Amino acid sequence: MRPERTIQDIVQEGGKYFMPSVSLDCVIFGFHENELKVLLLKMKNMDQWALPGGFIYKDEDIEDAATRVLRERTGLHDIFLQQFKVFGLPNRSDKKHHLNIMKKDGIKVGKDHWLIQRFITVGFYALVDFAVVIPEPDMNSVSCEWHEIHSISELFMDHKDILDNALETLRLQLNHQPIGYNLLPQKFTMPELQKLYETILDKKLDRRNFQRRMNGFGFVKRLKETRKGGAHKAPFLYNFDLRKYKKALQEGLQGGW
Amino acid sequence: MRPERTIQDIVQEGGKYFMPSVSLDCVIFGFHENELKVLLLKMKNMDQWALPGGFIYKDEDIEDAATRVLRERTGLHDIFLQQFKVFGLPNRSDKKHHLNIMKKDGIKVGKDHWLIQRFITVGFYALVDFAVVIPEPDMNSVSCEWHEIHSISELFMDHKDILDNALETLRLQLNHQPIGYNLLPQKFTMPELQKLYETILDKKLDRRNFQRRMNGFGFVKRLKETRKGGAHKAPFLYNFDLRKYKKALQEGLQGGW
DNA sequence: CATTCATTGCGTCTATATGACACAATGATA
DNA sequence: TATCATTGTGTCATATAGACGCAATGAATG
Repeated sequence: MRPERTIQDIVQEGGKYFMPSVSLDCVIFGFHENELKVLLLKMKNMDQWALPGGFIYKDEDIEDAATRVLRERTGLHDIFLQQFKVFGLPNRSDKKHHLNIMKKDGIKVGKDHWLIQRFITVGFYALVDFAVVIPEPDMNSVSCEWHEIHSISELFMDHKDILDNALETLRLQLNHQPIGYNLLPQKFTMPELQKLYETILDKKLDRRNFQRRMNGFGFVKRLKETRKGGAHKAPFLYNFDLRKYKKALQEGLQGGW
Repeated sequence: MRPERTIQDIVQEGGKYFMPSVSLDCVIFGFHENELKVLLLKMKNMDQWALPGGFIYKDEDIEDAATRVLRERTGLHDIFLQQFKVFGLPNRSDKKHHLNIMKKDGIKVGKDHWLIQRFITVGFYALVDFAVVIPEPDMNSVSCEWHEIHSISELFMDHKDILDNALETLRLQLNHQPIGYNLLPQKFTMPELQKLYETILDKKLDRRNFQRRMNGFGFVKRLKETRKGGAHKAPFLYNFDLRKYKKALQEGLQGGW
């Protein structure tokens, strides 16, 4: 367990215990009300939103650092996460920007301060069950909220680029990673699963063919319950047979969408 | 253009112009005599082989740094390369090892020297036309040679892990990246293309179905020439219709292998 | 120069998968 | 009780994948 740090401690002493020049950022996906969402932070003193991120302790594995950040923002301990790209353009961070932020916090930093060096960032995407997340802002932000994926037009620094890349990765890995399993609650309906696929693929799918195909894969199990309360016919609930699901994903699901 | 550096200059002054704690390594694939090969460096004073790698200048884009390393090892200027993973375990570099190497070179370094800090490395894979590469060792190596992919059992540090990951990435991206185009010479035969696929997939494919399918994609064009000189029937030569190839790859080639 | 032989090019057949669509059943609402 | 959007199941034509047959080719052989 890593100690809690104040913002002052990190700014002044972080250079001693964090790796220099390397950060990480997380695109945390959730699925709610048939929409794909991303967890974003509203930054202090600014009218901008940013991806949750953090630094890596000098003796800490990068994946562990991502896990730590995810735990701090969501309250969850076991999260599916996947590194997907390094963002390393030399001018990706706005140094003046960072200096201003620190000035506003009343912190003075020199020109060779560790925080205003060039940083590269390792992009992770994470898949969580929306319902069990308790969003928690970090020390640089005033709020932590879900945003519908298609309503996000601009983010801090290059975070929009990171987000777009994460979504593209999700699309490419749909047949190889347990994306449905990690984004949906344990019990879900076929229309929900379909909507998830449609959102990620950004494409309409035929309801009946989708269902036939999903059942054909053999890793979703229909329960005896239905989801009552909707305005129309109550759809059956399903859950994943995790063993079969993972086995199928190892080979990669056959066929395109 | 970056200046040429001596090993002494890099060890003693590198901390001033290279990013700290970040390196890159390249898995350079080539295809020759129906075998998939990787370009490796034989390290000085050691009985070990390593991937070509390097550091990143403080004002240099990571992809540019990889391009630079690739140019230095192969003599090529336009190389297809793709970042695929960051390797960041805290203990991945063997510090004693590095100290010993420098000792042998007669270079003394302190405990907080930039080169013996923890390093994370960005893995790139590159695809080149075997025939036009002129392998060139770097300052830490005595030779630079092609190795058949399946004959490599052990490499320096975690480089075998990096190699395995690159090959796995190649497999996953076979339907999305111009892998055939970049690994084969301009003119190639259908059996050659098939062998390339079989090597990457590590799986036998039916000759006749492979050919039918490839032709069906519509991005290979059969020439009027044949490859004479083989012991048997001379197969036709083909080349890629790059426009159609890239268009097909954008959607991803349909179907599995 | 005719024969041999592994390889290549082209084609066939069948089982299966895919895409488009019809229709009845359901369950809340009016 | 009728309405209506939605869900569950099935059908049909077509496309595709996998398995395999066979003739053509071109170097090697004697």
